[in-house]
Amino acid sequence: MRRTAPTVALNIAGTSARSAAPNEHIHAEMFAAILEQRLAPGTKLSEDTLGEIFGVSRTVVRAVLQRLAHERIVRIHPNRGAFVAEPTPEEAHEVLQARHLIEEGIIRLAAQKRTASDIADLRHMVAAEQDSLNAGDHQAWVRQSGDFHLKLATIAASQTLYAYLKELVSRTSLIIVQYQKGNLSACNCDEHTDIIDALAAPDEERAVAVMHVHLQACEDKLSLNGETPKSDLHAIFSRSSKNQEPTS
Amino acid sequence: MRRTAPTVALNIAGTSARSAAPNEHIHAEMFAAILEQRLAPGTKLSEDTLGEIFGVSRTVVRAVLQRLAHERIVRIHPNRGAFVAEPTPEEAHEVLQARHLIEEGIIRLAAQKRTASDIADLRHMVAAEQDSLNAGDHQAWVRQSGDFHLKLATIAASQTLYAYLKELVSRTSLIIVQYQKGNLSACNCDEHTDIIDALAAPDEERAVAVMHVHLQACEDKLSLNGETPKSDLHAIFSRSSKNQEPTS
DNA sequence: TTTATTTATTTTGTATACAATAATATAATA
DNA sequence: TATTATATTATTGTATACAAAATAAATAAA
Repeated sequence: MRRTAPTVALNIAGTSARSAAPNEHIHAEMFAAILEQRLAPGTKLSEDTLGEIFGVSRTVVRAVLQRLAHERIVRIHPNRGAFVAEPTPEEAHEVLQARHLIEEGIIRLAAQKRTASDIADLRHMVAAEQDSLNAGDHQAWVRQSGDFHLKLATIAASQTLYAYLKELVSRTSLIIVQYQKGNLSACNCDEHTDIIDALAAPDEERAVAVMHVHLQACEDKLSLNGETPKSDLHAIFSRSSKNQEPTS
Repeated sequence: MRRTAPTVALNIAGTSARSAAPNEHIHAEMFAAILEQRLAPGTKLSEDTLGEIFGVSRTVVRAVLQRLAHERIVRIHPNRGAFVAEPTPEEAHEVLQARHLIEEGIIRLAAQKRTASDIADLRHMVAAEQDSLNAGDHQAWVRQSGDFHLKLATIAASQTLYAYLKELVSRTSLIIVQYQKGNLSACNCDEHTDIIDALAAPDEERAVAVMHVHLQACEDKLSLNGETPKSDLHAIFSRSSKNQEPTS
């Protein structure tokens, strides 16, 4: 295993929709690959390699990488290339802090604007989450858990807040990969149900309180204190293991 | 005046810092040009023309335009090009709503973390604002007014919230261009002073309240109700005036 | 064996060339 | 004259080519 880069499968979606918007497709594919942990934090994203994988030139790969960099899940070092982001503990704290703020606003709006069918949708989503959890499909569950929070932003009816939350949810996924304690799953379906119940009432203040508890519970399941529990080994052996970003 | 595009001066910063990071420089230049209203909303941003102006190829211009699009002050229509964004009244409302939310969080953090020198810095900034206002330098004042809000984000010490607020402040500038009522200046130095006084106490709740009043005052000076007061003329005469985006 | 220096290779940054799409102008028809 | 159809021009989208930088390898010195 010499040459690194994403030898990891990237699920090139068959023969479908190629002529439409190639960069859109490639972005979605890489986005999913990073969030589903098929591309680990620190992995180098070579333009040439990605171009070969997706059958396009470096031009379009570069554009996608720059977009992912703006979304903060990829980091570009000038003249050195793009890498899957490795959020620091400080950054992790900031992201959770921002989520507390933005999701409080979102849930207040959602409590005011939610319809009966919104509540039904949310309950269906939690049921699906529970199914994935029971089936042991961790990948699906992570995605669905994020989608639950984004659904609240949709109900709140602000594209601006939706965009910010989407970014924060993505970054949270990356943070969980790096900092989760042992096998503690980072979210909890019961808390999602509590949120729905509060929205259904509607009890805005309780919804806000439950959301804060929920986010705090997520943060408590991370070990942001001392060293990074997972990357430490990688950092120590960075000489021999080459898909780590070089020590700057 | 037939061929449009930015014949408007773009202040190509002399001979300085060229070799360093050309795209960074070009981004800053275009960013400033849009926010200082030298490039009006709806103006088409031709890749070729910008490349000639800045002495680079379309490659680097495209990257800058994509970045500006992600920052929401430029809009890219596939196969048709990039245009200075024209925020809708709904978008304007969303941006102000998001600012209420994010700046409440920022000012709470700032009230907790501010030092004596932060307060001094803020007072200097407001004095400079007042100077620009007295001197009738509207451009400088708009920039300084935005910088005041961003300074609060710096004091709050969250890069994440800073980035979001920077985007929101930029978009607000664009919104003010499109929707300001007559000659009402959109911000007020006195309110900035009130905010500093509350921070200096520190009285977190009062700071929050004053911030909300301040942002509401900004929104009240816009006419987001009926039609867009300024672009209407442009829209009506879009046939003859060519730097408007075509009616889709 | 380890370290420093030089050379070679790989990879990114940018410019250019060509293809595809949209906008414009011209011609034809009602 | 107004409107539709066609041809032309201009502009974006993508691939490729070359230059600059960084990494890796190889050689030389301590």
